[in-house]
Amino acid sequence: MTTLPVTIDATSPQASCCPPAADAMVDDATAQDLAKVFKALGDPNRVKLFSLITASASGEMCVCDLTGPVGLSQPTVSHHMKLLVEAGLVTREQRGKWAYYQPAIGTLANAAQAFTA
Amino acid sequence: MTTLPVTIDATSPQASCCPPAADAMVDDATAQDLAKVFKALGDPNRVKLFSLITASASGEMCVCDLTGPVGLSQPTVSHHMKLLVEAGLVTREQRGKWAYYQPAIGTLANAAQAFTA
DNA sequence: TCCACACATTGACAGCCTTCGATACATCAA
DNA sequence: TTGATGTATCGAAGGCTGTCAATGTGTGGA
Repeated sequence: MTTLPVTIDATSPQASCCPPAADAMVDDATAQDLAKVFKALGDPNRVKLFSLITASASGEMCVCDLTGPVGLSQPTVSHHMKLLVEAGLVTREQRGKWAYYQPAIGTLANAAQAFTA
Repeated sequence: MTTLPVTIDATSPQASCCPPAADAMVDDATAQDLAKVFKALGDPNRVKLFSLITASASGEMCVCDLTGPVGLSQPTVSHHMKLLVEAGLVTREQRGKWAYYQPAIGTLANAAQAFTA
């Protein structure tokens, strides 16, 4: 599925109730990109993880400091962090044995502003 | 809603790799509220629906004008709109036969600012 | 009253997501 | 090299999600 290319596609089956409504809708690619960002924060545990990192005094955190507060296993936290990285909400930096995660706050702000622009 | 996240849960089981990291993490209820908002926009089709409504010239749209652009069946669109309403991203107003949806932009902005505050 | 229309709900199915234990990989110390 | 430690990956179980056809509900017109 997911065929609709872009096309505003003003094919209202029955144009009866509202004005033509030639609205601007985000295209498929944009919708998927935005959904990816929001989906990454669509899980309470990932919200906690992201808040931990953004509120970190040092500006970065490693996995070993994240498993405790959220109460999840290390593989699960690693999985969640991967999703946050893929969404562009955090960046990963390997330093020795540890993997440090830093917030990329602009990503969320930009995504949210996609609707108000 | 959106009570500023200020629950300090500094339960680091093993403080070995990083400084104590007395971070502020959002509490459970806040995390669930935020996740609910972001989860509602975690689907490409709901992103499209939300963008259609926010970009609407009249400031509101009915279901019959939404099914066409997203290419989904009427029950599916109705289902997605219900989720957006429950997340507080749009409001529903029944006027005669039609149900009009209006954007509540502040909800998304507030949710996004929960991390930068 | 009856019918047509706009929308919501239900039931069902396929696919995805969250989570864990087990395991593999990478780095550092001895 | 060997062992210990921090992370990532794999495989599986259970639950949740998106989608539709069919049906129900409420409104307005004839």
